[in-house]
Amino acid sequence: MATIKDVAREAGLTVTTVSRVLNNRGYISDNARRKVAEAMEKLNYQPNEVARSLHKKSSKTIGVIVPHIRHPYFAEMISNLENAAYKEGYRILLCNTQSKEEKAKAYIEICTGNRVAGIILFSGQVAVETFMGLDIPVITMERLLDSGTAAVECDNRTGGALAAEKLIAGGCKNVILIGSTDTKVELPADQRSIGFREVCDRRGVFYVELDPEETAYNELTYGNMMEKALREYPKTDGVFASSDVIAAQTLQVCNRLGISVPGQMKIVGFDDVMLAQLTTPQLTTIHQPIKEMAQTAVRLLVDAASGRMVPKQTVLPVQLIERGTA
Amino acid sequence: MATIKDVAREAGLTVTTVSRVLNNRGYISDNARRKVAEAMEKLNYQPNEVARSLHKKSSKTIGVIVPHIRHPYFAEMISNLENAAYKEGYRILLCNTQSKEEKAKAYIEICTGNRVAGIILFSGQVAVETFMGLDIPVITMERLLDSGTAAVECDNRTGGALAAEKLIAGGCKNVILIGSTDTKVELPADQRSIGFREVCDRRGVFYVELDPEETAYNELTYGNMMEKALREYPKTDGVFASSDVIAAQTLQVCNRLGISVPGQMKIVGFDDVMLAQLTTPQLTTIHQPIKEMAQTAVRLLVDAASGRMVPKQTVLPVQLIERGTA
DNA sequence: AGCTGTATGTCAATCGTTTATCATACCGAT
DNA sequence: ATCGGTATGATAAACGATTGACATACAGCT
Repeated sequence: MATIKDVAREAGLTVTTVSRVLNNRGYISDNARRKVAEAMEKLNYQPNEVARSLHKKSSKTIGVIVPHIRHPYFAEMISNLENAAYKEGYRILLCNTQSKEEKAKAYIEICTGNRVAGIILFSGQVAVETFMGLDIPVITMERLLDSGTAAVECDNRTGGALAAEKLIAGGCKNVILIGSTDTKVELPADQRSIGFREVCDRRGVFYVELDPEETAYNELTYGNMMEKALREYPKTDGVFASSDVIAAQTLQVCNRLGISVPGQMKIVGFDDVMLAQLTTPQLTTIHQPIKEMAQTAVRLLVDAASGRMVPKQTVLPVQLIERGTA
Repeated sequence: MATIKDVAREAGLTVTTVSRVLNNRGYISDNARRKVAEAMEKLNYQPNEVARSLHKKSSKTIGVIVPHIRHPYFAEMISNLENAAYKEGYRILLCNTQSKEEKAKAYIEICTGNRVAGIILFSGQVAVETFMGLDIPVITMERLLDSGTAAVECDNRTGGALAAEKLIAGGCKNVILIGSTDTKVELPADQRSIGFREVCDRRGVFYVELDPEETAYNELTYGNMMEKALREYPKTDGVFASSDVIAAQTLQVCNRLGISVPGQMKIVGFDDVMLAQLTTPQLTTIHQPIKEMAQTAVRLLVDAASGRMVPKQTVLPVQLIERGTA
């Protein structure tokens, strides 16, 4: 691999001048620019980003820590994060924790060891202490962290309320609320339940809550859980699932049990990922502004990394998407 | 951030000795180990991986280039790649091309600029020339590349044949083959069509082929395409979709048009991702050994990066998964 | 002639780690 | 007394780029 010295020699200039061309600073003649460009072309030169990062003490890399890449919500989110980061000239170091705290910790060390510009952190597998000493920006998504630089979330509470209202408007009297109420850490997503419960309480609608293990995601076991619950509460006529994946599995269970949707049972999901449009009927769900959340997170990170002040919390609006299940 | 010098000072040793402890080479006393450990702990020291990479001229990073993270197949694949890489002590630099050649090229430069240990490349958006000068291993997935280090794919041809046989066994006489026959580059996935056609020809079954644009993925437009095709070929009684996403949309179209599945229409998908289990009925599909493909790719990359010889092509078996659509 | 702006060169430090080369020193065994 | 193994130190080069401080040189302008 050619170095800047090789380019300088080839171009008949010094490294200083070549560096000036590369970084576009100081006085440079068109002639010098041309010669450098030619030399780069000829030698197939590419600046060594590693050396750059070492000197700058920071790399143009963002560590993105998620519990599951396979979950459509995170897949969609990562896709949007990548897009936003790419436009800002940043790269993504992918950190998949599989909801394991020890893996999350390891990845945080990897991020700092690699001098990432900052971290975008999803979900609550990591204890607060882990972030205490970090001197890089940490943008939390759907998680409040005192030591975090900034938090981005959607209006979960309103989302829960909208779901409840939709179910109730459809005539539901006995509903199930199935979500991932992570007991370890308090998450903004818990607000979904709160918003939902408030409306139910006010309207006098009976509800039960199911709390699947967070790890359940791997094994598509929401269905079994749901089936058991429907047997236990046979009068159930509505379900609010805190993700579309859970909603889709609920829909399946209904089909299996011969319960018509939305006739006998109404279902509202959350997230509005692609999956919501691939079930039959398509899922009525609460739309999270994933793209905007991703863009916001990246912008906050870049701003914070540049030393600018950033808002501590950003809440983006949700929206009820009416499709076929409620 | 503390450096190795700080650790040396704190431990009352020299950087040489500390480095020896860190890299476990040469003679080191237990006492030295202990003192270094204490100093590291006290200073919260973490080796600067950037400096390490610069010196070693290679980072423990794998560039993974995919066309779409949001597509469940890639999401699943990346998840498995991450797992395999993590176990080998490697990290993932995520490169999402959105099927744009110019973005793919840019990411290849980013990968080389960052001195990744190697690249795992999916799909055919990149011209062959781009890889000519690369002096790092390039593992291609579902793509043959002369200049590539090694190729990993599944037995696409058998997959296509299995799908055809399943449809024909179910009594189909007029089938549609919908796939992403990328005309730009010849892909192993094209073998699916070939295997499928062979069986149909032999059994005297009529088939038509639909070639959606690769970019169609973004917009969930397979459905429209399918609907049009079903109007044009009303006698169609079977569909082989080259991905589960397409199969799911086909299923939806059938529901919309009041065509019963698998009664009037049989559908076989490809990939066997989570989505295949979330439709109603669940998709009959060809299972790709995603986990094994991912593990193979990482192992090949690590081996090649270590200078070991690796097989040029690895083909892994597929399997027909019988569920509810055929 | 002197000034200013433009353009490039020279030199060297710096980022943090690895590693090679010697040198030193102690311990126990021969 | 010498030798080999163990343990550590001192020093410095190398990885590749950036950058600051200065020097030099030529152009055009006053």
